[in-house]
Amino acid sequence: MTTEQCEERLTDRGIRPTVARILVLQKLSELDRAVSLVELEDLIETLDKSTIFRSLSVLAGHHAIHSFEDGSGSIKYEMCRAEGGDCLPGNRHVHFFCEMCHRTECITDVKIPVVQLPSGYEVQSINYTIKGLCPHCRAEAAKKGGGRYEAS
Amino acid sequence: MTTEQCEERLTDRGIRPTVARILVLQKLSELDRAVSLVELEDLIETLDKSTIFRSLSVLAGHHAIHSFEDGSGSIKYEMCRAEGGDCLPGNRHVHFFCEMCHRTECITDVKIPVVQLPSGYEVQSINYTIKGLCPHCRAEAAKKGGGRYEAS
DNA sequence: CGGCACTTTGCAACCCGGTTGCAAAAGTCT
DNA sequence: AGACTTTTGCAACCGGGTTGCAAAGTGCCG
Repeated sequence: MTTEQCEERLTDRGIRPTVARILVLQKLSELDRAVSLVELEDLIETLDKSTIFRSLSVLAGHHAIHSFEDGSGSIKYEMCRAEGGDCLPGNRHVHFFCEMCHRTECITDVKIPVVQLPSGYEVQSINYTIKGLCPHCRAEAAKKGGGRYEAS
Repeated sequence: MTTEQCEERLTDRGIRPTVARILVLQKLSELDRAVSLVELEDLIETLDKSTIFRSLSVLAGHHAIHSFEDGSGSIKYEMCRAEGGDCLPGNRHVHFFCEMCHRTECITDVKIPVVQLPSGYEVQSINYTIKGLCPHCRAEAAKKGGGRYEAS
């Protein structure tokens, strides 16, 4: 996304487009995976961690991005690519966390299957994260000794 | 579970039954929800945090308990109630994290629906966590002002 | 244009759950 | 009991996230 598109997207959602917010959104738009605060920190060297953190909070608060936890212990952020207001649980996709390269991929083709809860619950969001080996790391692991994956 | 049953369970799984491990497993067996390290810490005042932590690691390593992350930012532990070796992804159940009381319930009746990934991925585990309001907190929230849930 | 109010940013310090090094205590083996 | 291994408690550490505060930036009005 161009800087202008990002800016437009922000104003559309009622977010004042500051330098930091545009930069953060733009960086997220370039990535096809979900990243953590610290990852973003070294992806955007011009901004301070706290600034990125606050930008992410604002963006997430206005649903311009999504945040969720994969199993890595840190919060991952990804751009919301939905057009309208269709960021509902059933429309969200599945994530894959690779235990080897520690990257979280968005499996955009696979939507989260929605289960039926006992009555009384109010669902706000669903997190469906699969852990395992991504194709790349799996091939890598198979190459060097058919056994388990060891230290790289 | 009685102390003896816990002890037996440990030896069955090839874990040496120490005081700490028995206590931790027993406490987990009494709970119908998944708890974090810190929660366990004040549930078992006689043990040190690091001891509980190491016990949990051993138990999890031998699949006597499961650990996973709900969206709360901390790792939750729950007893493995399966009898044989059937703790496979498809057999695991869904979890519900209440945004209000911050408790993670095990919805044992609802199994995780398994999706089909593009080829090349190796699945090791699946985390399906629903966030929202549990029946209790939902009723609570409805009572005091039909609107959103505010500070308790 | 200058001044004032509000917002955003960077820095540094903090928080909190989890993790680890180390020495004391407990358990095991003969 | 004596030598050795394991477990435990303490304290310190780690790392991602979060916050207080002052400086820099932005907007608005006269």
